[in-house]
Amino acid sequence: MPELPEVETVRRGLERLVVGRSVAAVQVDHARAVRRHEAGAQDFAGLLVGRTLQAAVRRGKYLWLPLDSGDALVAHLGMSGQLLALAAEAPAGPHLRVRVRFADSGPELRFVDQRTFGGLAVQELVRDPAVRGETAVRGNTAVGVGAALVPRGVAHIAPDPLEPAFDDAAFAAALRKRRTGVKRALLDQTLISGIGNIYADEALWRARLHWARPTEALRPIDVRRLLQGVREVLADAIEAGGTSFDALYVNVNGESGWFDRSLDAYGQEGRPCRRCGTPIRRDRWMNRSAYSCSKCQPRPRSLGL
DNA sequence: ACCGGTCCCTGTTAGC
DNA sequence: TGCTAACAGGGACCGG
Repeated sequence: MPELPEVETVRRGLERLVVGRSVAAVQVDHARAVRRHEAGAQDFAGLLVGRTLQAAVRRGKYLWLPLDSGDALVAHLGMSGQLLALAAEAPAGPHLRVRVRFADSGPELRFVDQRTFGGLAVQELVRDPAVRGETAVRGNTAVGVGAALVPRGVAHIAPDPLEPAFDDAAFAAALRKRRTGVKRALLDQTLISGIGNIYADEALWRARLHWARPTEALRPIDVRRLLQGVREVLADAIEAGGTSFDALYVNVNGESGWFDRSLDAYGQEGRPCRRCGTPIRRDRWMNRSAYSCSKCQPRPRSLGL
């Protein structure tokens, strides 16, 4: 399931394979794939044809390609979305949603999405609310984050923890104001972006924090360990090329990542904890699962669990 | 304003 | 064997 590391892997692929090229034609095969483009599929295509893709930028799980028009082609992969650079002659699978053909003879860009939670849109670039003043000019070299501009539909999420725009102290303060569990906070993209269920469990395991720990009771050292765990697991996964659970996720070339072999908590129910040997437990949580080590990540006593 | 819960999707798997 | 139900989950949205 694409979270920040997988999206970053895709971004790097797009940077290499489609940036600098001019769009010749766009074909939308499934209207739901462009539902976030409110003016419809025809308008979506019209804003792309003739434009040149200028860069590949990421914040959290959002990815965008700024155009020479002041807009950007924005992508969210949802659960099962893929962006594939393939030869035009490559066979179209059953879940092909959008095709972007280029003016040159290189590969076309395909958006493929089985479960259709993902989608594409063309959106205006606006000033990044997370970057202000003179710092707005900087930040162009950071991993994944291109500039002081973000697409309109991405402006509402917080910076991700690998960006220079991410403010650790502000995050700690915001966290303590919340009245919820730490895992729910990690999944809140308006607080910290890029983390999904997999890396939330992995980061909590690394920080030795139980998923239900109340955010208001986290000590500064807990937050420091949490952010360290988050950053380390994201960096490790990017280095590994992204996690893959099944055939659903592949990177821009169609190759699967392999970070799933390195998971310490997520999906590891019953397996011994790599630190202490205690079997990893699975709890039902928010209609999904939370994996943790019951010894390394003790339940908060205050909840009576 | 914040919080928890629901719904959108479809392919795979578990269970009867 | 063949059906149904559960499950995976990001984010928009809604009601309290």
